[in-house]
Amino acid sequence: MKNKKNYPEEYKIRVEKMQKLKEYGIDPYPYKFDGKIDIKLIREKGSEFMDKNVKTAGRLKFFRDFGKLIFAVIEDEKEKIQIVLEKKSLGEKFKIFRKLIDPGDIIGVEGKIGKTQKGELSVFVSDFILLSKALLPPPEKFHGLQDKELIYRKRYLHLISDDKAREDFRLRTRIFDFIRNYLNKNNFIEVETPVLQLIYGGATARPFKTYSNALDTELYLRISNELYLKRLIIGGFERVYEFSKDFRNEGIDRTHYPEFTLLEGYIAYWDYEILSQFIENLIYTLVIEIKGKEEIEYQGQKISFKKPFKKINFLSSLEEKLGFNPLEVDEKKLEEIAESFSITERRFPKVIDKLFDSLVAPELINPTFVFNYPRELSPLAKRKRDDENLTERFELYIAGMEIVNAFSELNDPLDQEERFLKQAELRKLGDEEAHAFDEDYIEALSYGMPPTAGFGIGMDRLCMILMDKQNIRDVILFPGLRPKKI
RNA sequence: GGGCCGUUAGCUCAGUAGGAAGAGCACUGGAUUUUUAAUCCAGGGGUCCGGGGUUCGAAUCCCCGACGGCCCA
Repeated sequence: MKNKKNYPEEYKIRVEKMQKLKEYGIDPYPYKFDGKIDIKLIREKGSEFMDKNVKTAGRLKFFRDFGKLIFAVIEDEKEKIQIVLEKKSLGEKFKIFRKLIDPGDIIGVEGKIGKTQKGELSVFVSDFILLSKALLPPPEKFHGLQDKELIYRKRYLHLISDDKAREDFRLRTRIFDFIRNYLNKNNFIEVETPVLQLIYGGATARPFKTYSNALDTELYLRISNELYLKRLIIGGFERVYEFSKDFRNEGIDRTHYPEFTLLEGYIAYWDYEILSQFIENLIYTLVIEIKGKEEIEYQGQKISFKKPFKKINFLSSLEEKLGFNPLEVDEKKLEEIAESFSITERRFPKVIDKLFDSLVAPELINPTFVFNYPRELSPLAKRKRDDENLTERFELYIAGMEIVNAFSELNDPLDQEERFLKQAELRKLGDEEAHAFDEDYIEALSYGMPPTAGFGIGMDRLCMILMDKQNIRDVILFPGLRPKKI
């Protein structure tokens, strides 16, 4: 933590200015500003506002002082506009602006809209009001913030100094809004399920632990909301979804962050075939809405969302790379393969998953559905109707990243029990990520769940693609970093 | 976990060969009525990430550590 002793010299100067403002009877932190017209609106409808009196407000970016005339620029959420202040029309207040207002301050202005001799649309200020005094200076006006560490740690400074950053994060919100509307229009309801859980489940991952004083018990932060959402399907809701912050206590890299946002949805009476159509349309429509075209560019490579998306088979795509079916070799051979591809996992079934990740996934640039995963990799998915060893599961890959995971949901309580037992065995063998046995969930299933299809969409990764960001932290407003030990 | 790179003023960055810590923006004082990163004159501002070592002398070379970035596992 930086204490005030480390603040720049300018901090003291600005505090003194604030005192002087008070001596002039000016409140450096007034309570509101009425009648603000968005700068974007002024710019878009410039001709309508021409020569009219307007009020607007924003952060002062910089000013050019000509002694008796000042050109300055203020910026609100979406746009900037030049303001012109003249000594002859402002009198005493001109001096106050010149001496006591600084870049970074939030000000409100009133004046006529017009153009300067150089043709710049401007507010010719007849009056201004300080709305908030900034005691610390904003980042450099031209280069902005470049230091990645500061960008992540002090996102507000990034947002202050880079209007593109604000636009990027508004885009994230647009993506969420679009999907929410899309699902609502398709008769889904949005629900909320617990973040704090006694038994974590629905995915393979290590959890964060916490403790409830009231319940005097250890709890886990959810790694997924799958088992709760399916309880709702059992309860009689037919289409539910939830945007959920999930927490997985694992490494951080370009595509993984421990606190991430997953959209999960469940639809009664559907199977994974129907669902894959639905997902294809959802993604396609989203891309058109956000990008306005089928072909987009992500990190310099072209991605085509032209329908239909490519479909491949999990096992045969792997077989193509390996030259044999990885399910048909013994444990020892599997270890050798793992070794030869320098994969740390040694044990079935995880090694197969890793093999897919390193051999096949990186090549899936255009959106590609991967169908039919081995049963052992999918303990919550229904067996494939014509092959016991596979499940009716698909994932959608884009730009080499897993974006969607979906399946026909396993609704046979006895089969589910068996799968949980299998997971328990893996756990005994040291697999800390194996699913926990959830007795209450088995009981819930025993009351009958309709045939159901469910999906999970990695929202952060989807945002990475549409926001053209290389690192997941660039689509998360406040990514956590290691604390500074000074 | 491994490898590589980085950390210098509030911000963006230079710093040559190991020899007195710099520039631009921001800030202070002054000039300036049409600027567009305004300009001009003058000035203030530093734990060179931290610690240790080598050396007459270290921002610079070596070692350890912290934080960050990229790549790999």
